[in-house]
Amino acid sequence: MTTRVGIREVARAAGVSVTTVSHALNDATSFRVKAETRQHVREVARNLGYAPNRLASGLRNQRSQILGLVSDEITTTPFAGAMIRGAQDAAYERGYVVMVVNSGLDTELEHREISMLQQHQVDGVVYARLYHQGVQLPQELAGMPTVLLDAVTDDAAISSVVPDEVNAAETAVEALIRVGHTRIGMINNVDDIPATHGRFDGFRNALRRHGIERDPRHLVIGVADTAGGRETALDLLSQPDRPTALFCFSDRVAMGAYQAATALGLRIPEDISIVGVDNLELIADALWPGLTTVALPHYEMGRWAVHRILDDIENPGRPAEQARLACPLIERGSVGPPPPS
Amino acid sequence: MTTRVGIREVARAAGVSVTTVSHALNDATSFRVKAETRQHVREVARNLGYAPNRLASGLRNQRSQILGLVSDEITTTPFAGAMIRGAQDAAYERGYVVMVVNSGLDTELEHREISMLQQHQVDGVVYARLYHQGVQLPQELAGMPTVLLDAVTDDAAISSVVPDEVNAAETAVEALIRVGHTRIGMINNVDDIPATHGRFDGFRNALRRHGIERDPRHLVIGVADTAGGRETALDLLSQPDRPTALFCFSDRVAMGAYQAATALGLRIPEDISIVGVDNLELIADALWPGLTTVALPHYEMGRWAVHRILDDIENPGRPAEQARLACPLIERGSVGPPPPS
DNA sequence: CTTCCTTTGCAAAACGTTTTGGGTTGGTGT
DNA sequence: ACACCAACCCAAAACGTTTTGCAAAGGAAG
Repeated sequence: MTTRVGIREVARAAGVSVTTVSHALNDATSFRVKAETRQHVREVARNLGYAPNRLASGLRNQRSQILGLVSDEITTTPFAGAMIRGAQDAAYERGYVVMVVNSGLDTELEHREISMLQQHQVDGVVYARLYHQGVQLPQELAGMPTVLLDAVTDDAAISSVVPDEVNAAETAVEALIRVGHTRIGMINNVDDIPATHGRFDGFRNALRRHGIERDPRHLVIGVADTAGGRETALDLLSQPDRPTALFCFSDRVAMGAYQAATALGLRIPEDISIVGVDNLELIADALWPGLTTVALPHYEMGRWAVHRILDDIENPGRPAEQARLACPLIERGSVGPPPPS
Repeated sequence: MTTRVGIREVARAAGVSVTTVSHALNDATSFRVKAETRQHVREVARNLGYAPNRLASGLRNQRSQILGLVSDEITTTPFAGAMIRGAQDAAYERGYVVMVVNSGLDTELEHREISMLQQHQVDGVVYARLYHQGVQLPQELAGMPTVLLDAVTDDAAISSVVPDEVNAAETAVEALIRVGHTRIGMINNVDDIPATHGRFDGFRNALRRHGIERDPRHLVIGVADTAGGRETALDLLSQPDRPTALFCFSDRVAMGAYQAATALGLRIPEDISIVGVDNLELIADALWPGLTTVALPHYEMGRWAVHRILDDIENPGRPAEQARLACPLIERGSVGPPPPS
């Protein structure tokens, strides 16, 4: 490794003091250095390939320009990747970099990983969950800028961002109503999580808003995976006056519904329309026909979270906010007009 | 923020000098501090909740304890998550932390992101790709510990780790042979990448090793996504003496094969056995029946890469190595004995 | 009692920046 | 010619560690 070029080398090469170099490079507003000199210094620095040592400047300024991102899981779905990517892009735009750490469900491990982040003097941490849920913030994050990503907590003083579950469901169901469906079923999740309740509310809202009466037999509940979706869909679609369209809790459930439809000899979308939630491309694109679904805005949530935390860091004092981001409809081929009865 | 407790506070509280504290905490071998004192200091430090400032120690030691991980994409599949997770786990075990950065295909962006990593004085960088491919290492990484993850390059001086494609295919095909198949088809990828060639070689090896003659009509090639898999599988399975088992380039291709089989009224695995490669749980678990497949060892590759790079950092000079990691068979339900002819 | 180790602890320098309080230069008003 | 002021630049301190070179204390040998 050729000895790294530091600010002193630049100073020497430019024939000025290190102070002047520092001012020339960083502090654009001050008039402590003549514009001409500044220009010169910048040029010399560039030619020498100077890059500041952030350990040193971080130490001096009490600001590392590093953000921590702690997430529970990262490997099951591509969601985590999208959140991380969003966070990184936003951080990059503002000169920061993010340190990702994940702890599984092990709170002891989480504790020590947060401690590592703090040893590296992160300026703030984004505390992320893989799916929308309520959390309790670890003690040791108190007193440090923090925002929740895909999670909420009851402390109104801390900012958070989650998908707007109600809106997601409304969007999905309205895509069905728009093409003429009135007998719309829903396959919901059994778990007691925000998505379950929010998506049901959105389902109900959409029907009511369009004056459609809800048939209670058309609501079924099951485990939110493909097998669960298959079984509940089989039940639902075997009913005497089965729905002509299905709003599924997730894309995986929707995949189960595809299997059920196929097993019953129903064609999609000619005999039955299906919409999901998640926009897992791996599934939605692979199904045949492609699955129309609403996307959870993981990328955007990641961006939102770090922009918010950087705002908090750069000028503190703004009241916390709890954001819910909209979920856009992604149309593929699984929605069509209801069959003539 | 209560003023952070530093080494001086510990020293004062323990009634010794900062030197002594530093020796007591770090340097376990030296006899510069009496065991008793060491014990005392450690206790005081713990009680005060002391945590070292790594910016400061990094600056002093010229070692940040940070590893960079640059990857091309992160959001498409869960693969990236698994690699990152493996890298983090390994780093954590050895007191390091990893900074993830991803650049898409934009080399200009990549350039600047690597520069960021270097400004943060990363001790080494893992250069990762989402799927096994040849790469050219960016200029600016020269002279810094580097290992390739899921990628190879022609410079034999740098270490790399990739899946053993040949072995993966052999494992998959032998799972078919083991239960009695002899008419085995393969749906390969069109792209000119290592996986394409390696998996074909493995396919051929396995057949030859078991004295099975290969029928050239049973090799088909198509775009390696679900639609491609569906179409090529339709061709293959419509042949007069169709194979009784299919080795698919990937799980997505296998999903297409499922769709083709269903369309042709073939049951899996009674009429046709199918095996894939990737172990994308999102797909393999969701198919019905579950897809038997070989797993690409992303997690293990991530671990391998950072262990290797930390070895290089901690005692340099060991010759580089190019590792190929084995791919275990994951059995679900898509393989059965061939139908009685 | 002196000399010479050994053991233990301390003060200070160094890492690469940023920033404060002065200092130097050269020009302007009287 | 004198004081004064702007404009520019510099030396030095500080951030929190680690480590080096010394010094003090205590014990053993002569």
